Amino acid sequence: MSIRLYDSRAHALVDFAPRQEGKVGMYVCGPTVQSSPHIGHLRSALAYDLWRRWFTYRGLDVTFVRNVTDIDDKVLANASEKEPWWAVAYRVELEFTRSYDALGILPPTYEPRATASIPGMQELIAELIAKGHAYVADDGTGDVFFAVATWPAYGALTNQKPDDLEASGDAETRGKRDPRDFALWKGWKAGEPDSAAWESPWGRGRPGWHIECSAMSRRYLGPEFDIHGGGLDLRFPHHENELAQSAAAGDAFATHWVHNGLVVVEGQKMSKSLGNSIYAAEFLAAARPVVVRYYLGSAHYRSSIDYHPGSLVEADAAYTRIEGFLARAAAVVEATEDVEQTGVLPVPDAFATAMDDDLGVPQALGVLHETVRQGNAALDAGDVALAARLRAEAIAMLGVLGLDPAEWASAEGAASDAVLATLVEHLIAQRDAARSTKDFAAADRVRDTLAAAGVVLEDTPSGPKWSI
RNA sequence: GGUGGCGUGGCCGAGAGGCGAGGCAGCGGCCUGCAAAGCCGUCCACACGGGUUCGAAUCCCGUCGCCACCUCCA
Repeated sequence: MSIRLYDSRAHALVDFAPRQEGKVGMYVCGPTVQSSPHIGHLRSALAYDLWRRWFTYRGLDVTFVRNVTDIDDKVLANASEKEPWWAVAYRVELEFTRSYDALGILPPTYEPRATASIPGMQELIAELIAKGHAYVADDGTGDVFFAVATWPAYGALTNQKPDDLEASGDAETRGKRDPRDFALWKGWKAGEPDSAAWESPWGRGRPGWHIECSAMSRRYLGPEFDIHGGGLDLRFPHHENELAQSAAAGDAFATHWVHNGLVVVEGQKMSKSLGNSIYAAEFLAAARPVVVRYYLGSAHYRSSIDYHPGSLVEADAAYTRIEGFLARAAAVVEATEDVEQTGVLPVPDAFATAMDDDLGVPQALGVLHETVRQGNAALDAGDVALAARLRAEAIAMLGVLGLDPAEWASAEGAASDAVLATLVEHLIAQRDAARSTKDFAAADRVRDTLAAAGVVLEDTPSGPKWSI
């Protein structure tokens, strides 16, 4: 076995050698549960799901950790009198979980919430202060900062020279000794809810974002582990800061760093200010979840995906072609008793080679489509034995990618009702929000999306009702 | 200003010095009562200008364009 991966710290493809024979520990930055998941979140989670499945296929025992950042400025900002911050966090976390489930993304081995790991964060901060790499601000706020100047390796991950960094114009720099310093602990401020503050040696407060991941990875994977993953946008400052903290505290931290590309919409980054975010619920309603998985997984994990109207239609056509072959083959093969009913086959060598090479899903899909083409030709030629073999190979490849139609058929039957209800209700809530601000164009788009998916929406005196 | 990346056929999207992925769409044919599905064929591209080489989409230099990150971001 020789899996290669692109290590974004080394800026090179490297041979992956597990630290411990037969085992791999992966830590992936999960979402800040401040608002609904969009397709970028899904793509990111899917990229690591595919890595994990491939490692597992190659016989490695994967410990997969993906955290939930459930305390953060943004979570607090989205709280209201009716819905406290912790309720926002739980609600959004559930939305994420359902979206992940709907896409067939396997649950992590551990999924720690930041709020449940605060003692570990405090421990780490105390170590950093003891070693002279962190300090309590002397402005009385109770903030604790990491002292970038004390860590010469700062910038190692993203190849940045400290002097080149843009000066921060942030008002929050007041207690910092150096504008590049970043918060490890944020002292409680007037107006913040008591429930969002924890006792600490530096006064009541809450953790900074970066320290959360350092503490959670240490707790669940130890001071050294194989792979740290996350979105490309997290490389700086988040991952740079994580690395600096953990290394300064004495942890060897991640051997390899992996970053997934972002999803852009018609050439533009998704952002709230542009109003072009495509939410997971909307996306999952626009096509079968397995097709969404096919679409988001079909590009190489490091490339950006440029979504445009029609993307899902193309993906649906491609996936339907695969399903068509499997259905035709099943009808012929299962009716023929003298053909060996193949069990689980290994994937073809060309497929495995592609996957070993930095998770080359696009080439691997090429192998799959070629198998389908040959399989269809075998069926046309009446070569049942060949068709049976190719069908089994196709199923093996689909299984590794989490795209086996048979698995989705049963899963869809069992889980789709609950998932559907969640998604539709999410969309209805969005529409209600749009209507309340008299943005009827947006509201109508939601209704049209639902209609296109076969969901009829009716506004009644007691609120919107939906049916299929 | 700094750091990283990208420009491939109508569209999406791989590859990475010679053997020209794959999907979608189009066109022609086979099959079919007609379709659909499927098969066969077709359309065979690598931003631009130089250079290295027997040979470059792939390496080097330059130019143009696009994107991400530089303390909110998957």
